[in-house]
Amino acid sequence: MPVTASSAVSSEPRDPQRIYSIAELAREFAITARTIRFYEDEELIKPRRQGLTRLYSAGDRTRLGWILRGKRLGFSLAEIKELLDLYQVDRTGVSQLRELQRRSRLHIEDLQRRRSDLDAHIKEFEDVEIQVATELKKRSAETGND
Amino acid sequence: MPVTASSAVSSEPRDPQRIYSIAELAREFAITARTIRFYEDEELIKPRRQGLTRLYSAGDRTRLGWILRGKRLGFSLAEIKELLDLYQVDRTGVSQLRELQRRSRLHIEDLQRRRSDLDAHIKEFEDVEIQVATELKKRSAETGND
DNA sequence: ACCCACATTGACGTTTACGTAAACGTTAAC
DNA sequence: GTTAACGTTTACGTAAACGTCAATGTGGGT
Repeated sequence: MPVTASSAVSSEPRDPQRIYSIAELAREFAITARTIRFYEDEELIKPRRQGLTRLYSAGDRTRLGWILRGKRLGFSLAEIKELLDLYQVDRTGVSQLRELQRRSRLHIEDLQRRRSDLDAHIKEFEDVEIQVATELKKRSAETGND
Repeated sequence: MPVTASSAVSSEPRDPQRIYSIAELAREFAITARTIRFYEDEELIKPRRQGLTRLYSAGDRTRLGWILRGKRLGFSLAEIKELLDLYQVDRTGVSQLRELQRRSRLHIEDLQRRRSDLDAHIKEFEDVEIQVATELKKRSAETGND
């Protein structure tokens, strides 16, 4: 996982009417068109079509950003699809609302566990930084005194 | 990714002399022996041997926990190996210390980016929770008034 | 002596997430 | 009119991370 990144929901004067070509989105998110088409095969995005050519809306773009953020967090495409579908769910029935609430809670718990893992990881590397810095100071002091 | 988990560095009266069988570690971390052997093939752990049988030390166990936490954070085994090697590096030379410091910083930055992603994700799902809760209250009020 | 649980090393199979190439159709530039 | 830049589908290839046999060995209980 290269660290190229690109904050998922970023920049640009957010024109909700704009449409994007596949190459445009690919450039912006630093992925290939193949990847975007693959996500469509997997039913993660469904752009409009003009003949065969795909046309992406601002919503599609946001959705794609969300997908990629999910990936950066280590979720599989199958999991991301599930989560995206959570949003799309028919919110009319009470039982469906309750289900959405339940799933949402479960997912938040999962995310919080990840956060603990992440914090622990960060802490460890910050310790390394401190120890190395200390050690380097000692060395430079010694060298200075020689 | 099932949410079974098991906090990587957990429980148990931490006897540093204890040795573990492969099946024991597999049970504790809820993975298969195959997985542990695979990690050895990939040079992520190097247990002692008694004849052919692998014997895992407390250190090996901790290391394994660390590996799995890395996986939960979405790192590839190759990346995890790199990070583990960071710890193992010969810390004698000043240039090596500087390199360790540099890599450490880069990695921390990566981790912090992940944290931003994670926080954004959590926030969104918390919003969903709130909206659903609000909607449910409205419904129950309406139903109550009918 | 036999079974059972556990260990080992190959080696091939599988899933995920794309890469890559072939073969083709528009539209615009030169 | 052909080259270039963009789009399409179909299809085979691949790297990562194991799963799943098969064949074999080993120590313990009955």
